[in-house]
Amino acid sequence: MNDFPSKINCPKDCNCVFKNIVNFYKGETIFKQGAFNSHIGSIISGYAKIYIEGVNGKQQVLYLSNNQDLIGHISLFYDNSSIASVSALTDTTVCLINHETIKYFLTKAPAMSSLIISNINKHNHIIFNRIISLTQKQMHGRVADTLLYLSKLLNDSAEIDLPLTRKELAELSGMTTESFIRILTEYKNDGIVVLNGKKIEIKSFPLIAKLSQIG
Amino acid sequence: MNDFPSKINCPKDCNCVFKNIVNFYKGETIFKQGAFNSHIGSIISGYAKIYIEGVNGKQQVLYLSNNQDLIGHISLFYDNSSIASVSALTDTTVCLINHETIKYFLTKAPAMSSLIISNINKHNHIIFNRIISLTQKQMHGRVADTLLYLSKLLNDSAEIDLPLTRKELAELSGMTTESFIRILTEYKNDGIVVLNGKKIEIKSFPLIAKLSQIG
DNA sequence: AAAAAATATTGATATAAATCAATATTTTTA
DNA sequence: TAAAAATATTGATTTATATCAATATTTTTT
Repeated sequence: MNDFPSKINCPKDCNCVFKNIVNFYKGETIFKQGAFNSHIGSIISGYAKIYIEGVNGKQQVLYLSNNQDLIGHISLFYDNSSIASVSALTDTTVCLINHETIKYFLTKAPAMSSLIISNINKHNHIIFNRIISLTQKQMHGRVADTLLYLSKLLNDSAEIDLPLTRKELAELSGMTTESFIRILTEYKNDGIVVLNGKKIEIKSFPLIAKLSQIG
Repeated sequence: MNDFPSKINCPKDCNCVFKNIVNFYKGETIFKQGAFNSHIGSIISGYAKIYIEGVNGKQQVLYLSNNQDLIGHISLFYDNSSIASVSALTDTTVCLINHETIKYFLTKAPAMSSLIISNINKHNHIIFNRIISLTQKQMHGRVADTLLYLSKLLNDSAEIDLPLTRKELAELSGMTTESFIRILTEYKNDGIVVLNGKKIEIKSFPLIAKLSQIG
């Protein structure tokens, strides 16, 4: 009982009693919006997308998560059903901890509350930027923002190589698949990006940044 | 030192050492996006709007807060500058508590962390609904959603009597002032609402709900 | 109470983006 | 490896919404 993890992100070799490591296959739903949920998760490996389901099932992707990020924490202490859905973009390993355990940890290690709160607020920061992009920018700016966001997620890599379909990229950008493709093709023709299947390589960060700024 | 508030929301007559009651006049900025911020607040009386500032200062109102709601907590433990702006819609009294005090409280009263987390998540729930409305619905649905949201904020009152300008209502709904007025006038002509200056009275909740649902 | 400023309203026009449709390409299944 | 299914791409058309412009009303200031 004295080997509780001091952080939420248990290392793979941690053998604490409460840890519950689960593997999800690509495409699997980890948390389902509206469904009962008694756990939060921390991503050990892989990528997940966090999205909300709206008018007749249409998805709005909010953000993506990878290593060490918390998932499913958005409904913690507020609602025992998930307020967003989370699914695995790649095969993903997650450490699940139930709400009761979290509560217990909070009494033992108050520092954990700042870990959770800062994680939620990190995501809120991302979401707020996305709201500005989605509500105040036109398609060219939104596509630029999506590319910048994905690049940043991958440690500012110029090469974006994620298993996201054009439909998902469009959902991230808040537009139809056709519109997203049109803009991306335009950027390709202008030499701003190089496309190769799902791989998108940013050739000019200054131009993409300018397009994001213009809106 | 033993009369710390057990909750963040100190009653008006509480005289704990850390409490810092501040009055804001209508229109005043309580927290400014991007500015250094070392406090969170709890609304004792009045109304505040929480908004993000985007492309050339254009505001996107996220939600409104009133009694007992936390404000400024969105950047807690993540960033020492505010990630959203908060301003007073009416004369508003706020109890301010600095981050260091919050940290101290968290060690003394771990229950406070669930208070903060649940408050953040309550707001996230509202924000997610707003994102769906803003990104997936057309103007008629968005105006309906704004009316439903405001009604709910006022304990499901049919009479919405808030000092919000048409511009602010439009910002809440993610459209231009002109568009918002056009739709609202349409709803007035159809007998769905009765308008009287800033006062909006909902005459048919079923119709408004239907309009929200259709999108 | 008059003047000035801010806010609200209505109309005409332009345009960004969705929709519909057809075809091409890639991925999965048999 | 062929067939089927899913995904991606391009084009033509429609429509929702912003923009521009003028006027009306309300609120604030003098």
